[in-house]
Amino acid sequence: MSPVPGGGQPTIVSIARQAGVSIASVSRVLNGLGARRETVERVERAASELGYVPNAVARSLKDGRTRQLTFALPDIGNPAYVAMVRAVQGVTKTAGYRLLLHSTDAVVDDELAVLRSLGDRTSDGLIICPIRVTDDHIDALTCAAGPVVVMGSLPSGVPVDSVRADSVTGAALAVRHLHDTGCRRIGFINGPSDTVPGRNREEGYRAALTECGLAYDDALVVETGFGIEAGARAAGELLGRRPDAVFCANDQLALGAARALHARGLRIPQDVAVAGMDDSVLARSVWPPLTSVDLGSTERGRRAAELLVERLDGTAPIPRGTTATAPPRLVVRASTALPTENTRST
Amino acid sequence: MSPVPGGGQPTIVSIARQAGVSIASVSRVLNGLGARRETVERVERAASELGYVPNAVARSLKDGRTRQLTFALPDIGNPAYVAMVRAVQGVTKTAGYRLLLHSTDAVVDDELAVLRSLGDRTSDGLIICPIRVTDDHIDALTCAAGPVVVMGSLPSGVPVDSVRADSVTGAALAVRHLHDTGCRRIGFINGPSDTVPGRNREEGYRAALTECGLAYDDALVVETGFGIEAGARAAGELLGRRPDAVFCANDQLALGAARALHARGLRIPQDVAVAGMDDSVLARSVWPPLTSVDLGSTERGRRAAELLVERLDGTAPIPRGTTATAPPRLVVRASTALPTENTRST
DNA sequence: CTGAAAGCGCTAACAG
DNA sequence: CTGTTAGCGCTTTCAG
Repeated sequence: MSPVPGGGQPTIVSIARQAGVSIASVSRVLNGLGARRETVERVERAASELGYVPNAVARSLKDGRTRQLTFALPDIGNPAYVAMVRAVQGVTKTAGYRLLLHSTDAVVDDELAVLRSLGDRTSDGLIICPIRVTDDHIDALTCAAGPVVVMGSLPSGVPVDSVRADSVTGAALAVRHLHDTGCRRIGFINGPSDTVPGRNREEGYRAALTECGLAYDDALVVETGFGIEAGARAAGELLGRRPDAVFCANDQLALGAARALHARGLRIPQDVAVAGMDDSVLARSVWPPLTSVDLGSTERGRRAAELLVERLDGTAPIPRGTTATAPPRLVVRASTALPTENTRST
Repeated sequence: MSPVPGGGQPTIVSIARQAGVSIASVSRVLNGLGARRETVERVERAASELGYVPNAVARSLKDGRTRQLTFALPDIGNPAYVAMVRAVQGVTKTAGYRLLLHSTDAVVDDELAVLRSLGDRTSDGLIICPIRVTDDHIDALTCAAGPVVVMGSLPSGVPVDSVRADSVTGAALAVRHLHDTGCRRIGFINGPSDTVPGRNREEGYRAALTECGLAYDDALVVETGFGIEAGARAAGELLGRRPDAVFCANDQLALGAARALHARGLRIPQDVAVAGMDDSVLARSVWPPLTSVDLGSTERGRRAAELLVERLDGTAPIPRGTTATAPPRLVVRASTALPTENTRST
């Protein structure tokens, strides 16, 4: 309540003065090291009387660690990332780290800045989801000033830990499923093709098409952003080409597409089937529930956080450049399975 | 690339050595203070050769500020808070502060911990959204170790800045609108009534009912959580009571309720009208688009951040306990206006 | 214009 | 068991 004469917050000096002991004793008591019964009491009393809170900055300077971790993600509004945040948070909290969230909006310079900022010792480690991977990223990554885990695919050979989704396989899973349920004109709404996820999903789409004996038709593919409105607009364009299904590169796009279909009086899935990716909360929440490919957001978040924490604890000698890949899983819901086929879950 | 002999990151000492000047000169050059042309060059060259990044922790210890701000919110998955984060981020970024996001999950102890953690000097200020306000909150708030802005209502007399929504009025707006469009059995899905928002929304609901000459009917009111699934379950319960409208305390609840209605083959709004609150991205994105009450999430976020930054810059002498209130605004969409009435927006 | 030195709050040797 | 002291990296007087 009443801090030191001289204003400001109480420090170990104020406590030492008030308790009539040295600052070393204060430090020891506060850190639970040995001390005489009476010393302990006096220090603790003084500390609580003064409302002492240890200065984390000073402590960090001393021992070179902040007990803070940074998680840099492209879009805090995308439920897939929210799921990751939750998972990361769970691990870091348990491990005694605070989590610093940084929304980069997928701006390359912002991502690079975050990477470089590792050097300012504000946090002990970093998890980053770069949507695009430029040479600058690789450079910044290889000479990062602290441990980094990348969420996403990296060219092989880069000595950085990463946790990746297999969205090539995932996209193929969805397209194949659409084909299985009888769709033959499968439209594709993709995010920007200069992003890693965009590229991979297109690859999966094409591969599955080939596998199913369907021709790739430019007119059935729209490249746009990753947001809901982008999905609605793209679906609008696509509908002129009479697709019997629309596969979307994520659930936000799928949500937008579904709205566009509804608005035009088309039924899902009877007139047009819709599938998304990420299996985010959106997929479960809207009507009809959306078939989606679970790319393991939660698992990847957990894994990335664990990797980072292990690296920091420095216990297990993990090889540099460890890579984990989460297997995709198709979750079929009403937006693709026809009511008469009793194959859908939840 | 090649740090100091002795390992670790380069510091001003390494630079001083490499450039053959004193650490004071290094500091001056790096901070753009005057120095001889040659000194400047040598220091800058050394710094870039060594890949120097200033240690923010040391700087913080020196000048007592971190240039970091904390935003503690109850649920990072709720789009209304996402909107706030965006707004807060915009302001803090411009003002040169980094933003530390902390998801409390509305756990009281977590909130109190955040409040107390202001004392550890990890961030220069705090914006906090307490869902419940206990006496402990008030205590912690009044003797916080740094500037705090509360998002939400506080008992009057607490000398803390706050930015609040007027959800009493907002809820009434929605209920009145439902009445205007002909609804007479208006159900209400509310969040926990021991929360401030929960209490206020109920108050608004009751007030509007009275005003419209409708009786309050216990059977038409369900109290639950604030999430999507809670909304779906609650709507399930409510439907047995044959409401002609459901007013939900937020958009997540409304989304869940809408799904439950669809699943039972009920049409929105022909069979049951649905209205939510927050006017979040969800309301615009689903089908049919949801009527919702904009409680000014974005504006409140911006305002709170501005207040905090002004307080920190210490320029304008803002009176302690400044309170701003964002006016609610009804946004009518297809989930309540009947197609024949051409009154809806977007 | 530049260097030496103090000090931010804390922890950890090292002596007593 | 306790006190003195050095030092984490940086900024900022204060002398030169």
